[in-house]
Amino acid sequence: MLCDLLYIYFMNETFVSNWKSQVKKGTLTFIILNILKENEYYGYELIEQIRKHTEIEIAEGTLYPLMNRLKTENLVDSKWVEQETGIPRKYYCLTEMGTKTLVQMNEYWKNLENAIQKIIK
Amino acid sequence: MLCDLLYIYFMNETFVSNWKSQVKKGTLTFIILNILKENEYYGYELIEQIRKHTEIEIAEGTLYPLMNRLKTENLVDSKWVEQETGIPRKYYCLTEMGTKTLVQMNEYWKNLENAIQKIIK
DNA sequence: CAAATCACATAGCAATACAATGTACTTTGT
DNA sequence: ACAAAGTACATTGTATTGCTATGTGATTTG
Repeated sequence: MLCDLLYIYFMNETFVSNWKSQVKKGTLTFIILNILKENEYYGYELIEQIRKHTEIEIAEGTLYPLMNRLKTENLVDSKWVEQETGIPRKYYCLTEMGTKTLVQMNEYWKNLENAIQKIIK
Repeated sequence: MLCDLLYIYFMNETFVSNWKSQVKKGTLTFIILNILKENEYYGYELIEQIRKHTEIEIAEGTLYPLMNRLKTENLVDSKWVEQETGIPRKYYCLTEMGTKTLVQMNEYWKNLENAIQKIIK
């Protein structure tokens, strides 16, 4: 009896936490491009910004490869900036293509949001 | 010049369409559970329901494996229903655990939605 | 002076949407 | 009457991507 409850609880926990990770998968790129729309940020700072804005925790092992992908895709550009003290920081900014892509993403997101809201209602 | 434009256009197209697929990745389970909350549906019908509600196209090769996963996870149950004519249909319904999971998903979704709306604003 | 934080990076794993392909029955168009 | 399209299920293999684990090295804090 207790066993059943624990089973259901843990199955549920792992499923939900896995689902959260899956939802991130799509939205993360979208969130990052939106944040970069306003300002240039370096990697570590981006993680903090996202935590502050969305309460979503992103692992560094997630962000750095993602930023490299975005650079390969020509959606962001990056430049090293030397610091007076400490390790130089790599700042990212949106490219023209990144901006255009973001517009399309925003449209799709609005549609999705509306659709889901209708279903949940 | 034209070459550049075409390059950017297609890069952008494939990136965006790929991104859409990534966004689906998380939301699809969520959408399906929400739809099953109201009614029992069979697979093919679910695809139509989703298309009607969200204008999102789902491939059959996406849906059927997904439903099997959801059944393995004990979020949905299924039963075969014979038809007077044609192939029997497999109807899906939410389990108790599916309902509970859906509640948690709804909460997470609301948070995410709010967070993104703040960022986009 | 050790621990925590800052700041970058990579390799391997797991999850999942899709394309392609297959089966089999029914309806529709000509 | 028969081909085409639609209904309804299913599987295999691929690509993408977030995460864990791990590593480097500098700086700040207790």
